[in-house]
Amino acid sequence: MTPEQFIAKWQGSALREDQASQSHFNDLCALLDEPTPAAADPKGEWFCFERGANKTTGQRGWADVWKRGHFGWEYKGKRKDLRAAFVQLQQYALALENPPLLVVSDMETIIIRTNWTNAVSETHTVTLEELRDPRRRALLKAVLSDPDRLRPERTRQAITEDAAGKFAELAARLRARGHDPQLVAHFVNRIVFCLFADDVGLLPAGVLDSLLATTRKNPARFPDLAGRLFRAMKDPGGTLDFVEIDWFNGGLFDDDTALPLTAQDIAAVQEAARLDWGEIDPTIFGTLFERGLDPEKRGQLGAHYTDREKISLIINPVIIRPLEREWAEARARIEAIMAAVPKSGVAPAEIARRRERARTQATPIYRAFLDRLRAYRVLDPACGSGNFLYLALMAIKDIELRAGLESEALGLQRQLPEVGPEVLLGIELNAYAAELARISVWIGAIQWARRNAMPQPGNPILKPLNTIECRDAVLNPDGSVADWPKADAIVGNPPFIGDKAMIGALGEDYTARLRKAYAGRVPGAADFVCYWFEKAREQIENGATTRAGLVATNSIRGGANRRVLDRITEQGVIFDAWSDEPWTLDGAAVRVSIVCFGDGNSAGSPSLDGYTVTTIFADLSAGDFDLTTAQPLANNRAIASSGVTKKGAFNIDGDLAHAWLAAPSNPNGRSNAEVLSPWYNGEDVTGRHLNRWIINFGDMPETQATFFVQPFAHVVLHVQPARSKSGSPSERRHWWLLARRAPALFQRLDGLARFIATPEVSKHRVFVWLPKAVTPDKNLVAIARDDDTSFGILHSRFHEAWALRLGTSLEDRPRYTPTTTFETFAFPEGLTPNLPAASYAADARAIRIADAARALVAARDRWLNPPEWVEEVPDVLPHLPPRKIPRDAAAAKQLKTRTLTNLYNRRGTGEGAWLDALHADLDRAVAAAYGWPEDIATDDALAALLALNRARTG
DNA sequence: AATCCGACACTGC
DNA sequence: GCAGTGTCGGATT
Repeated sequence: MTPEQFIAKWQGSALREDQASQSHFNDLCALLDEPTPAAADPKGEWFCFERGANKTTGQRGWADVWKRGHFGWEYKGKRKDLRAAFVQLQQYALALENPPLLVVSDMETIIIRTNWTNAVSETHTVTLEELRDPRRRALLKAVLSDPDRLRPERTRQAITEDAAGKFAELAARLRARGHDPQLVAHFVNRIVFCLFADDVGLLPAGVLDSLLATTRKNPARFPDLAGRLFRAMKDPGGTLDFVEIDWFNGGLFDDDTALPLTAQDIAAVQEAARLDWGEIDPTIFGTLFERGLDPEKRGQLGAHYTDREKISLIINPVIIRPLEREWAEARARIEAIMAAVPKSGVAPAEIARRRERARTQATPIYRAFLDRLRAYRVLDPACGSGNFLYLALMAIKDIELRAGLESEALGLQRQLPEVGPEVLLGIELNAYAAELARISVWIGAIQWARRNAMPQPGNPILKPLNTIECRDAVLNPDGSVADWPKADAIVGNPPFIGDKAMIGALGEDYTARLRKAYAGRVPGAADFVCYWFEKAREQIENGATTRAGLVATNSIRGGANRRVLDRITEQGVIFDAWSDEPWTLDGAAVRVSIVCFGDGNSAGSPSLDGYTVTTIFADLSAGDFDLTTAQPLANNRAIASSGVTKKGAFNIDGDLAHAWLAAPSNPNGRSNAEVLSPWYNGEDVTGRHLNRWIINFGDMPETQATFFVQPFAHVVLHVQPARSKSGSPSERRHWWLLARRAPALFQRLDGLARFIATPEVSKHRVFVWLPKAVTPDKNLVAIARDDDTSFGILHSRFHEAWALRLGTSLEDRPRYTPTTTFETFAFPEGLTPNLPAASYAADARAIRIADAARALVAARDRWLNPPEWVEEVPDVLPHLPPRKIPRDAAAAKQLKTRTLTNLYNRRGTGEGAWLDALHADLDRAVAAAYGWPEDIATDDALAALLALNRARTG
């Protein structure tokens, strides 16, 4: 069909909609060279006319034409109301699986509205005449076959950020003029809400425009005129210059102050008013806005922006899926009742009578589900600006609508949606954030109604949302544990404040009262976020809620924080979790865990990191064995410990140290060598040794220390000033001494020529030998063993895997902790670190491991310090390790990248193959020592190690 | 007196 | 500016 033929046929046509629509659409397919529904999908499953039509009930389809993932298309007779056709499509969009394009046509004009959830909506109109234009035909062809070409570039997020930015600037200017920040926030919020209300038609057309236009010319009148508008909105029956204004209750308009604005400010508001406020995403807006208002108070505002994806990871398993399961059950019962009505074989009157009876029987099931939804409560006890609550409300309303559509399709009478913001319960400490939450939720409810072409909320437009409370969620003013309201589900992202930061952030008094209130339930060393977990667990225990889903830092998997998860898994279950997810917000360096838990009655298998598992353990792992049950072993006690803690500038450069070593002996006749030693930190192990030394007077009294002239003078100059201000009396008093001198460690090292060290935090779990003369910093874990067998066992993949699972992390870098990773690790029988190395010197297993370990260390050392580049020079004193000196500047430059981290970064690549081979050798030797197959799978080895641990701890 | 943490804190490109 | 990768002092136990 040519465009001319098409135009000629449809220009003159006077056919009514139901007679002509299918033939119009088929002609259009022919014109655009696209297959018709009948040709493309004869079964009518994904591309068809009258989708959703039910011959039994006589129900009309949700759309005249539908193509899955493409469009819903509704015809109206010529020049009938096309808006009504849109309403029809919007109301059924959910049933049509949310097509990205909604199209209406009266056979002369075709109007296409884009309907992507994350993008702003755009409208394209194509008239019959325009079909001569190939570009317009291409547009229509895209509707049929490639809707993505119509996807608008502007996302809701972009316009929201734009809008938030404009108001952040305005707020900053108002604050700079000395207005109270809280007042500014409140005022700017009101303007924001007016812009939104204006755009969605809740304010009489033109009121806001003329207010802005008038006051721009005469800014002095702004406080008075804007105040009059705010007052009119606040009161029932309010008017402004004889125009009735709807009633906006709900706290936002309690205070009608309008701050004075300059002409420039008003121009900025006018400019902001041009944005499409109907498309504002309240979840982004609330937070961006909040942050823009007073960047210094960001932390205090509490609410950290949680992106939609993360919120979905909680809301889906905690709220949506359980409700959908409930609906599926109800629907199945309705379906069974309705299906029992005969379609033929009896008299039509009898069929109608039976259908009516079935309806009467089935309707209460649908109504009961609606009642359930209306009585449903979601609690966010750290709601901030309300992102979780907003999305929860949207989800529940979608479920309500879906239930309505599906009931209607089954032949029941659909009820209008009634679920509103009252299903949301919130607790938020910051008054301003709480108010933002209330507004976000209302904006969301209004947007939802518009999007689905449902009736807007009536007067008052904003109801007070007293269910979003402004108070402390974990501690009452009298020091008791705070109460939470009963709710079906608890969700949220509570504030993260590490134990050591709590006093600084919350105050000493508050912290003490909080810890006292939760004594025995939350350890003092736990993060602030843990109190929400414990409180939610208590709610579940008391039957005040059934499910909870909260965000925490990934540290919740270990240490003192894990105690709250231990308690949760003892009584209930973790049914959905994400153990370690990156956080997308800039400026917040953290990785998070998402934990959804309940009373254990939830259906289905748990899901961990998106995979179905049998049980989720308290460390957010799963599998056949629970490594959190591993206990410290007596054999491993008092071997591994961290090094010294300086708390002061006790470090000196190697050159200075050597100068002091070369100086004549001191007035007490003793050499500086007694108080100087090379100092190694994590960096010195994973990178190049930085040749730093440390002044260590051990436990010397001050008078004795003064005799070591240069070192003491250095400490007086560089350490004393800062130390004298220390919070610790003992550190103040003994200012010339290291704060933690690790006496037990040095005692253990006595008699050894070297020891094993590994950095507490590092990308790769590497172990190195350090000479006894070296003082390790506390960021190094020093292991008091000097035999190659112990070294080899520790550097095997088995200990590495064990340490990864049993240790914690700093973001995604593993952390080695002596108690949980070393002390729990079962060495092979007979090679345990409580035995003197000499006792297994003749053991063939030990010798094999030692040989492999020596080969590994030697090859590594040659790579780190190739003899061609490095010269080894004996140090001035015999107990000191030889110094490694680059032969020239070029070598020095090359050596910079010869670090253990860089070397282990090459593992698994061709360049690192030699290292892989040496490690594989070592691993086989260690596996053999345990009596395992040499190629044992890591998981099997972990299970065996746990079994050994259990056996040795009884 | 020892351990272990960081809505991190640096360095270095 | 942002990859890349481990410091350092504090607070609990």
